Amino acid sequence: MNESVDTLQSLIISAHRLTRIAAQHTGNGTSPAVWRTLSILINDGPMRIGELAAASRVAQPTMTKIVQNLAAEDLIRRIADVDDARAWLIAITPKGQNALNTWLQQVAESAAPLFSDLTADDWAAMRAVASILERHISVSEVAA
Amino acid sequence: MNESVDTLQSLIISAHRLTRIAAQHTGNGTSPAVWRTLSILINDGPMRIGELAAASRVAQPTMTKIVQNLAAEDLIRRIADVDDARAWLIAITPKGQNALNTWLQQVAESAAPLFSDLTADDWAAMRAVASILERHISVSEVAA
DNA sequence: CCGAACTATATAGCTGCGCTATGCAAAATC
DNA sequence: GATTTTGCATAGCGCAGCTATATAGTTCGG
Repeated sequence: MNESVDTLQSLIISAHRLTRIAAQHTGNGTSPAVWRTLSILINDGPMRIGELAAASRVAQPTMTKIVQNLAAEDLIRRIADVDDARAWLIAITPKGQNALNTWLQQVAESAAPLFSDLTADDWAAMRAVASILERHISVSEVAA
Repeated sequence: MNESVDTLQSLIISAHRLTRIAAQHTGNGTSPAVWRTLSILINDGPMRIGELAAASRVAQPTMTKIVQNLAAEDLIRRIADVDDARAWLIAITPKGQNALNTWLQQVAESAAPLFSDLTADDWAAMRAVASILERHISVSEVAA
């Protein structure tokens, strides 16, 4: 079972290197926390700041600040929560969806040359693993 | 080929979420740049600060600072370069190897419960992908 | 060999992330 | 309806990582 440990380690380190390669290649230094947050909003729909902080795995005040910055750029919008006057629902805007897509596109394009020699089987394995990870790290799973 | 783009995006986002889960779970907030650096030193042996900065994909002054911090904790040591008095070779110490291993172990252990239901086939796919990524994002590959 | 250009690292100073501690206002509880 | 609890905001700190620049060693033309 130690192979699992090595595998996870390797996956994580490689992914972080990919991120840095893309960040340098595109000159886009947007923080991972920002696009993690946008991606959560797309996948799981509008939610409160507190939920968003837990889902994106940052402290609540950190998420407050992220949301403020995103709102200033119209990438998200705040919707009053009719049930609780203290709370807001945070929703991604079309502009926000574009911003995330553009960023992800840049990452993938920066990485693409490194993977030009992958076979169809390789890509199939990559897709399978991406799917496994998504299922097991989704917001609902991790809530436990 | 757009599937490749989606796949890479998904892998990267999942990996970053795993990292945050581990950081919160263990309370170990060590910067990704630090263990990326240590992992490069283990895989590729001693190298200069400039090379290390390029390999870890940070600016040179950033690496200077990282190396200073790591040296203060005896996780790396500086070796004078006999060929060039301006340069140093940076080598990881046994203590540094332990530190990296401990950190990676914590990450994997934090993640393990999420993956307890994976089949042997799933793990085989994970290993295959980890291997693919390592081969394509190694320091020598990326030098281009 | 001597000075100019180049190179390897270090320093200075900035911006912004993410944290803890705390404040404040709305719910919930009794 | 006063107390406790909850959800978010603010304050303020520490540090990562950046650009610009300084410093010291190397290389190369003459």
